[in-house]
Amino acid sequence: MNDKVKEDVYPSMTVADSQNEVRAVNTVAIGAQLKAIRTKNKLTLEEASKRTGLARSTLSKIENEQISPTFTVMQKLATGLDIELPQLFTKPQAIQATGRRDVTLAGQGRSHLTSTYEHELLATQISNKKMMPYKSRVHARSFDDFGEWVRHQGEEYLLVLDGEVQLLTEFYEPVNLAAGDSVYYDATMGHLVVSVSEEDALILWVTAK
Amino acid sequence: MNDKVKEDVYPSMTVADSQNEVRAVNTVAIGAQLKAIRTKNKLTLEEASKRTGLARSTLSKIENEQISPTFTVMQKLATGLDIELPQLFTKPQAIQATGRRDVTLAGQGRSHLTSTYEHELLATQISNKKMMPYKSRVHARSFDDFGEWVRHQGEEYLLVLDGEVQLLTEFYEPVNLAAGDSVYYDATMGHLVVSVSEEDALILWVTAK
DNA sequence: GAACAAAGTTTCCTATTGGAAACTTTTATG
DNA sequence: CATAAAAGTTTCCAATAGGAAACTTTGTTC
Repeated sequence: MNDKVKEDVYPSMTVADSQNEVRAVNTVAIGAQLKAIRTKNKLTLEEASKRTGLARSTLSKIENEQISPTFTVMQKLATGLDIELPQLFTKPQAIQATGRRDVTLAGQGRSHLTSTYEHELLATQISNKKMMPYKSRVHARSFDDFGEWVRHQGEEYLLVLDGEVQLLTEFYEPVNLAAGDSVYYDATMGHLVVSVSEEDALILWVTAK
Repeated sequence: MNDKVKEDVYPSMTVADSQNEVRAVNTVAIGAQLKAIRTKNKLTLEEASKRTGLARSTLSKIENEQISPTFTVMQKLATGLDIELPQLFTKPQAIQATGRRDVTLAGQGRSHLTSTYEHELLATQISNKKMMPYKSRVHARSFDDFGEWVRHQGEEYLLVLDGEVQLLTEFYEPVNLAAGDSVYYDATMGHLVVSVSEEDALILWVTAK
């Protein structure tokens, strides 16, 4: 399982931090990678040659690890094959949630309480994931319930599921959001959400570092 | 690969693809980058040479853009200087949605239609974002409406907003999800969502590469 | 299963990289 | 500001990358 400790600070901060660990780029044989990309796109060496401006023989040799391409050549490969350069030596996707699936039925998430929010953490069975989704019931009614801005690494997506909230941010005017409305923002910018409806509002939050 | 063709085929692929552009790694002169890294670490060419196992002269020439290093050399640079390889040709990786915020009111997203889904793309004003949120009305009723698995880079979070759907995945038993239920999964694993309620179901999808 | 075409590999050669050492520039020190 | 040491650059050459064309393998058609 994932985070045990910092759970108590700012929930969303916890959330973001729990993802800190990963993201190392383990480089991999460039030849196999290139061949995989080319064949996946159903290109012959000849066609790849045309697109990249490199000789057929050169491509063959790279694919068979007979030579180590120069950076210049790698750039030609990337632009010619319309891929990002790191794709040439990066595993298709470092193991994050590989082949995994985690269902969270309504109300079955792991709950986490603070004075301002009541969080229901979702998909907690999968660690190392890129996104951290959770539903929150918003108790807070004003900035003062927090005392200061909430701020943390990453980006956040927020969808109002029920009720109406107001999103306060450091650089923008407050904005009211009703059920169905959503907002995407940089979480390093001070932000908080308060409820402005009769009952506490319910929102979905997804954070990514 | 650049075939714009599949636009109509796999909706989520389309969506994922639309992030490809955004995530663009604009490569940058490798020499200046290397020099910046070396000097920032207060290393002389001699010291850098020791660490990387490359000749002083080679380093000098790379820094001055007199030669284009081979991939092998780039790997030695990365391991020797204890950096990630892409750092050699990638700008410091600025924060993506820095200080930005994008509100999407209910029903105001950019729509995108396919035979199986009706997508409403959200937060389209912010480019370069880590997550791609969209609401989808699910028309599909069976696997055959797709013909084959949907598969793409990244991870996906799915929350059922209305109705009931069935999530079919390559490695798991199908699972039924009603409003409020959600699931997180590796999108490289074949997956699709079909509606099992009277009317088309409405879901929220958030993808991260 | 010939005969041919298409895709992929290897050879051969030229151009360029990478290392050792000579050379130049910068910095430190009296 | 002369001198020495350290840092950086350039030269020279051997090793290797990259391109053109020959060659081999795989696939297609009759």
